[in-house]
Amino acid sequence: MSKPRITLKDIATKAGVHSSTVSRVINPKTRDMVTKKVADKILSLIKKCNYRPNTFAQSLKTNRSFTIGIIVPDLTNPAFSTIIKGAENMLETHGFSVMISNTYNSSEKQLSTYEKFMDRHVDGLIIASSKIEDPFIKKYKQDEIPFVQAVRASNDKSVSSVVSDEISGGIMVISHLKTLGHNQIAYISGPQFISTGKERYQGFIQGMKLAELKINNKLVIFCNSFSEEEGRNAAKKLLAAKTNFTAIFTGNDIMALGVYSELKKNRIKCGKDISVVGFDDMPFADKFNPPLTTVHTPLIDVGKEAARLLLDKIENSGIKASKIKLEPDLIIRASTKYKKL
Amino acid sequence: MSKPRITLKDIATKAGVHSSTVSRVINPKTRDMVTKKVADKILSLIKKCNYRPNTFAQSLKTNRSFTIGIIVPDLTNPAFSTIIKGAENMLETHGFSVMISNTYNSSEKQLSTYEKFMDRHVDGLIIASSKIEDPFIKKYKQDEIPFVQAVRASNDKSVSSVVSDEISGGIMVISHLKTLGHNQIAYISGPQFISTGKERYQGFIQGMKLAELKINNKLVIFCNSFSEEEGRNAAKKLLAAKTNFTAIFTGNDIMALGVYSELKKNRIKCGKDISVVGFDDMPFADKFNPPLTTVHTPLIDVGKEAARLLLDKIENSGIKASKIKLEPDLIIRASTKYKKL
DNA sequence: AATATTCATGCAATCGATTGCATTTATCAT
DNA sequence: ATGATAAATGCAATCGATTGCATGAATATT
Repeated sequence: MSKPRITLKDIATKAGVHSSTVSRVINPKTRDMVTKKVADKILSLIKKCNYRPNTFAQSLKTNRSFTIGIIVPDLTNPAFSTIIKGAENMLETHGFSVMISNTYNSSEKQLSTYEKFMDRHVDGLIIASSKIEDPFIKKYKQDEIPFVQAVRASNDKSVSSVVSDEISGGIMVISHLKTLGHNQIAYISGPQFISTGKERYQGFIQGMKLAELKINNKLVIFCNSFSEEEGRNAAKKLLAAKTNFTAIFTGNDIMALGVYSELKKNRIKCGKDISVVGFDDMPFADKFNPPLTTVHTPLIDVGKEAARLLLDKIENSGIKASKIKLEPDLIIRASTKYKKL
Repeated sequence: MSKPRITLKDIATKAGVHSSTVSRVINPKTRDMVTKKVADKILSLIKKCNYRPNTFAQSLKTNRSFTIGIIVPDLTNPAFSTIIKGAENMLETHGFSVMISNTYNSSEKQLSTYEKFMDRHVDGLIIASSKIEDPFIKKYKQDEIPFVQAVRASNDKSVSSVVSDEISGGIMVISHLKTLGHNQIAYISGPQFISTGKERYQGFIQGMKLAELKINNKLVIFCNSFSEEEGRNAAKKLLAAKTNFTAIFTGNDIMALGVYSELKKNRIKCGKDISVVGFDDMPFADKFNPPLTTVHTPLIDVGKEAARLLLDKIENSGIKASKIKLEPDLIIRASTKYKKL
């Protein structure tokens, strides 16, 4: 509160030059407008006095904040913190700070978060909470704010995104299950208004087709959110339907956890009586009981690439949109076993 | 980039008043200096034009950023994201934005993070990465930046902190284990330079004393970090020592996970042959195999209270330091069972 | 050596708010 | 109605940088 901050002018006075000269020395791009001798003197003074520019003044003048906003549905979900980690590392090495906000899947929260970020003049946005038809995209475009979608994309061709190849993941899973002898496979799908929900479902369909297995629609349940509870309810429905099945493929790991708990409640041994597959390979998926067979989504890389794309966009505003699709892996653990005869 | 931003002056012109009047209307504290009629007119104009103040200009003038920095060791650890969640909610309702940074337990990263936050003129800091003897505290004080420690405290009486009562947690655990018939209890301790590591160890000691059990020092292993790997190594040492024990109490849940994996490798059934107890009750602790008996640290509340304390401090800089200690709970799950006879 | 050209630096306006002080206008007492 | 007091609003400096333009010094050209 009472610290007398050192300003550009202070340094200028000490160096016997004008503040504009100091300013030019500070900015690497204009540094060579200044004589080396003078520049060195100023540089050493800056270090000696531990001068740090006032970012508000800088931002006010330049209209750049060197801040990026990251919007996730829920920070507590380790899948999203992994994305953030990947993005943060990339951004920090480029001199950007990161602001994070949760939307809790609420549109109002998404809006208020967005407005907060705009008020803070973030230079760009990484959004991991998009819907397929996303009304916010219009807004982002109107406001001409650079943004990139991560993991969850929209069906708008003109927006950049970094996602995992969900369909290929689904195909791998079904092929794996078929190898184990399963042919009655249930699917618990995530929301169809979210790209991961929809694409993963398509992956299931294509996987079944490729494996020449028939889809029984009684064995396909759609959920409204990627939550444990929805997974549990879906499993309940599946069990109640009395249609036979030997494996359950779920839209993400959290939902698989719900399935686990419902199976347990019914004394059905997961991995023995019924095989279960998740999606994401979130942290701790290998610790569950049993360890969960799942599709590994390269979340760190999703974050990293999203950051890289965004930085490109910020540097070069005319750049065309790019859609990056990363390859997932199938991670086989104890939740899938040979079909019991 | 090309959007012509609406400024105070624009609103003032439209309203036919001076910009200072508009400024006063915007600030609730000065609002009643202005006639209600004029104020209403300005307010409606602000809404109509969707005017939003330029936070840089505001901050430049007032030297307040309405931003709080949160420093955690690792965002990927869901325990820390839970703290953040608690803090964020509290702070956002008070109009503050949050910047988050990871230190990865590195002093350099801690320093650079701190400097970044200072450059951004955060109004305060919540720090979840403190050591018991923390050289950074001197810095924070010199710079006169309000800060509060969360979960991990230092032994400096003059700094505010919000922690869980680690000792009481340890006592509960030992009492529980004794009830189950265990009297040869091993302890895998977190780092002694971190308050949670040290206090939890003290809790173990006191718990043993109260339970009138003898501590066998061969059964106490100290780790250098709260990591799975360290937990695994400690378990390995314990098993190698050939000293009998029937229960292992660990410094946190992640280390317990390491113990799980080492026991499994040795075909020792955790929860049956040996009881294991963790600390924190991090998200998913109930999903582990077996579900982990652990001390529930009220992480959301730690975050919330830390935020509240910090806000107080910011409002009222003369306020005295307070140390808040929240009560933990023992959560009994399947990893602890009666001692096998 | 005189002029043209380049290079380094200084000047001053500017970004968009805030706020103490001055001034104008409204209200009140007598 | 008139001067005194209070209330509302305007003025202008300020926060700390950036940057186009002007100026002066240094170097090059012939």
